[in-house]
Amino acid sequence: MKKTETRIQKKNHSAIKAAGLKVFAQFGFRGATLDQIAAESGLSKPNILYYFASKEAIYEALLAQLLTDWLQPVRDIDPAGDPVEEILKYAKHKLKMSRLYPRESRLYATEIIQGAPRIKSVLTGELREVVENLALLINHWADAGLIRAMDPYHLIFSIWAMTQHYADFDVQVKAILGERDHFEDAEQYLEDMLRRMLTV
Amino acid sequence: MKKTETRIQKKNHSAIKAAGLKVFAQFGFRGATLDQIAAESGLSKPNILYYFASKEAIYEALLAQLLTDWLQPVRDIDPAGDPVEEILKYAKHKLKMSRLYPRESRLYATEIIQGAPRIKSVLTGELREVVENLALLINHWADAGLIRAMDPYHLIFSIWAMTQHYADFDVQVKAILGERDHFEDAEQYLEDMLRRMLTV
DNA sequence: TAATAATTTGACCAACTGGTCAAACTAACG
DNA sequence: CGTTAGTTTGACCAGTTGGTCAAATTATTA
Repeated sequence: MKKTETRIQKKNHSAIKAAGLKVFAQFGFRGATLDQIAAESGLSKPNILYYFASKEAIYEALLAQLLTDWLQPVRDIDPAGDPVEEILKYAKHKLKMSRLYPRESRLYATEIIQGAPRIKSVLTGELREVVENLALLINHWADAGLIRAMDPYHLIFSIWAMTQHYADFDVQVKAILGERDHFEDAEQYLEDMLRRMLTV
Repeated sequence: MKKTETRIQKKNHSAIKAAGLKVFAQFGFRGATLDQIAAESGLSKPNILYYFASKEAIYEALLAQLLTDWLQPVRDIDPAGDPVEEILKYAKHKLKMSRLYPRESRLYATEIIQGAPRIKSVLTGELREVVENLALLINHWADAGLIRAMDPYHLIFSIWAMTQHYADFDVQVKAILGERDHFEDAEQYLEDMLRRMLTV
């Protein structure tokens, strides 16, 4: 497709996406305004619409990027690896994403909470397929006696829920624990929980 | 205060709050419009503003109700009861709330994700205090050898995260598991997980 | 350097937003 | 029944919204 992105295009596309991420993650699609994105990115509103066809186009570009970034680590789980360590590795990776990219997590959360109007097909398509495969793998590991038998779907949900919680509910966590970094304790708790769940 | 609410007032106040809950939970405060709430409630826009001073007043009434409903069950945990059963009872109660009142959960989630601009003082005040007391109780139980020692705060977070996940991310859960009710499996998984975490 | 292509913007627009208000309507009550 | 208090609404308003466009400016390249 478009391989020839000029220096300026590259810079402005990413500036707009960065600003859009910030604004959309906080206010959701409808609550966000182009003026906010313009102010945040340092570009004028018409200039933003020179690079993206519409407000919706920015939002969708962000979501598309997000989905591929999130699905890949699930695919990277190694069926030949040690089951507990593979699952732990994935969970820790997710937790790290929450620490490093909380805005992405919140953007995704608002989209899902609003009923995922723009990505429902991805959820029932790619996501479902990827999760189904992981569930099969987990069941297979359990059958082989390598981990305890359990509902693989709710195991996956619990990992998602716990890791994303620290990004999405960051304000609440900090209101309770204070401002200092709490991700190390969270990782330790998560690891402890998963080991207890997974080992026979 | 105002004890004399007429029949019509009572009906319309609750109709507006019900409609507001639906709209705010989906679109957040900024994304929601009075016209949507009007359409949803069957009242005209000026009529809505006859019962609530502003859009914000509706939103705040909903949040206030929500916070009291959510804090009470934490307070109801009995220090004299069996530790595992008390925590399990609370977790199951929370999960039931997610099943019965998913919109309330989503409303709260959008508010927190947006930085909790209207309830931050409650988070650092009442919520923090209530959670602190629960954490002390959990530590006390652990010291008495009634449950395993662990980080009480992250235990609480994990319960919140897992239970609210089924309300907030309902669309995603259903995209993966299908439309049939999955709360029974979720409860079983949750109970299993908590028993493993809590028992020595 | 001149011409061409890419970028930026001020001015503008129609639709929508939260909110107002006087007037009309309806329920309640003596 | 008539009066009053409570309710409802159409018309309206100023500010904001996503988006357009021609013109101006800047970068690229022959």
